[in-house]
Amino acid sequence: MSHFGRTGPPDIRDTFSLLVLNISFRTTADDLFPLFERYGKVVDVFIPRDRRTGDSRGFAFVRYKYADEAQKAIDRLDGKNVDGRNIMVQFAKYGPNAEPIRKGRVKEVVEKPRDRSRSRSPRPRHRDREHRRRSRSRSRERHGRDRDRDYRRQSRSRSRSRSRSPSSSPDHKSHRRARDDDKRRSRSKSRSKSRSRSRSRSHSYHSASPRNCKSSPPRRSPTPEKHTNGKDFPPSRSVSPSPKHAGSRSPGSESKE
DNA sequence: GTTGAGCGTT
Repeated sequence: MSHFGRTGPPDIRDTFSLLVLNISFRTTADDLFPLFERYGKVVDVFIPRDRRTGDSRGFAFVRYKYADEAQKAIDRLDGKNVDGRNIMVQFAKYGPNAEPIRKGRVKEVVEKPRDRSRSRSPRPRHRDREHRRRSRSRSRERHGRDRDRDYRRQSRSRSRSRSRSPSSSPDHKSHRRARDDDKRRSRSKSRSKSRSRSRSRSHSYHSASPRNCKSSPPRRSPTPEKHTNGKDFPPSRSVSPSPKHAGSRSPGSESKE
């Protein structure tokens, strides 16, 4: 998503991407846009955010239309204190598709093999990224799950998640599955109490300014009264058919999700 | 409510 449209980047053909680092986690694109807009034509402002929580990762991408303006913005806004933190503005090194950027300018989307004889240098770039990512997830691990790291890595890697079904012995797998199923069933009972809360995280984009929303209370849509009669919930027996009648439903498949 | 090296989206 970009700052302007919902359909990804508008036009990265002739734009110069700037990487804004060390921004506050509360800083949104709306906060950065006016700052960078003052020094040139800002095509797009994008802040990568976590897919699970939706929080900002602490850096943003600002795309300028011209390189000189981008350079000016770097010279002006680099080291500037924004939202309590001094941001670091520099030319983006990689493009949206993990492709290199030449002279800060977004490389053309079209990719042609060009010269096959010249093998592209297989730079172990992903290794660096993984290392960096792991290093960062350590701090988040304190109040997060390790699944976050795995999820991130899977999301990053193009085709990495393949070994999902361990080719183990059938009997062994079955044995493990049975145990797992048993555990899961027993857990499902206790889990029924704590229902998954629906987090309504509004998009902090152009449509809404976070500062204005600070005063406005988050209107939470309460559970609509399902009981049309206003009475208590009648036992599901009246609605659900008698299990004795169950001819189509297998009696053995009681436990299902 | 927290965190802090880094390179990106329906």
